[in-house]
Amino acid sequence: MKVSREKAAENRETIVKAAGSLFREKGFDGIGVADIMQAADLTHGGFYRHFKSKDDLATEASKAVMARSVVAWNKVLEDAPGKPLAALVEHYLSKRMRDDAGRGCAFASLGADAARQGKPVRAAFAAGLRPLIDILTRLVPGISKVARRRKALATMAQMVGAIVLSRAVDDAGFSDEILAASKAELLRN
Amino acid sequence: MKVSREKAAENRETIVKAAGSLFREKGFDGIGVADIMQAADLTHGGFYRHFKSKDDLATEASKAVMARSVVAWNKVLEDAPGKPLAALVEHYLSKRMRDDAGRGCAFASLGADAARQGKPVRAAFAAGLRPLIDILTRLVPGISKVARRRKALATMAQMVGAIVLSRAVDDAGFSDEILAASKAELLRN
DNA sequence: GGCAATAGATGATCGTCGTCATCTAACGAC
DNA sequence: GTCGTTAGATGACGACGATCATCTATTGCC
Repeated sequence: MKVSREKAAENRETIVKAAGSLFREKGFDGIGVADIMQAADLTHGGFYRHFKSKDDLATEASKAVMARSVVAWNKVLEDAPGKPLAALVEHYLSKRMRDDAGRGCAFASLGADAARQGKPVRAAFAAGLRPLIDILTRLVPGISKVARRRKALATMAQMVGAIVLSRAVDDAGFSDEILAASKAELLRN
Repeated sequence: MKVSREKAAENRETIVKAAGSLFREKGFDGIGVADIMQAADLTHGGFYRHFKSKDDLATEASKAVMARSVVAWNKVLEDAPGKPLAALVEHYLSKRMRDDAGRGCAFASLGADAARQGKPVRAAFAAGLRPLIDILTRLVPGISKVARRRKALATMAQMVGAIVLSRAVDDAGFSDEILAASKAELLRN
């Protein structure tokens, strides 16, 4: 059954959103088109009216997730005007983030997956990373812009790695320790 | 055709080794049992004489890869007695490592995948991470053992994250910059 | 030398995958 | 109000996934 133009656009957005969550939870290869469509309350056949392939959706969903990350980061900064970097680190390395990959950072949950994808997805990841680095560059201490950007990149890497490691291990105490260690080191200066 | 006991053990090892490379290259979900067996010059049917499931192989292969990481790290340290931490960081964050996931660190290529696997795989990752952290704890500067361990965990996180990010982006210059930034920050103290 | 044990090959099963041709009915322009 | 357009549903396709029953031939023990 056909639906209105608006409803169709809304449906498309629902698909992208469901895909964003499911991809982050299960990986690009861990979830199929049919399940994504079902999560969006649609049938799998209609998928190809919206996207020309699963790869296409992966690209689209990655872009959307990372755009929402920028918004989320800015919101964290707004809500904590005191110590912005500390607030961001606390937010990123929280147990909530670690335990809910479906809502967390795409780089932590899909970074390794992205490396195995085609150029469009990796281009989306590069484009999505830049604004986050820009935000960090503004927050991080350092004398020159160059030094701050370097520190921003290293900070981002450390946060992503900490989440990856904390999720990979089955020992809850160890996992907590990994998060706490990176948090402490990042806030030490 | 049956083969000798030794040959069988050797075959098993070949399977584990092939799986170690292929899993790191393509992810746990990105490669099938048949292809792994083919890479080991065997047919897919014989697989279940050696492993009770693909998950079982994933666990086994993860353990093997991480055990070999410890050996590789110790070799790097032996070969560069001058500045051990610098040598290790240079080795880990080299372009060779970034570009050859099949031979690189399991945490960078499979860390996110491991998070989606069952307990056995995640237990293997936890057990495999500990000795690497122990090595770093010895190398890293710091007053107390506690402070050094914290720094070791943060260092490992940063290295893993840097490789993940550098692989996720399609822009070669950006990728190089990520590696260089983490290298510089890690060696600054 | 004979025989039970077993490593590996063959081939099938059954589920799931991405993709698409076809159908339908509501939409929206005239 | 009519009709061409099109969003979504239905159902099928062929490929590929993990797993396993069965067959085979060699091995290693007596």
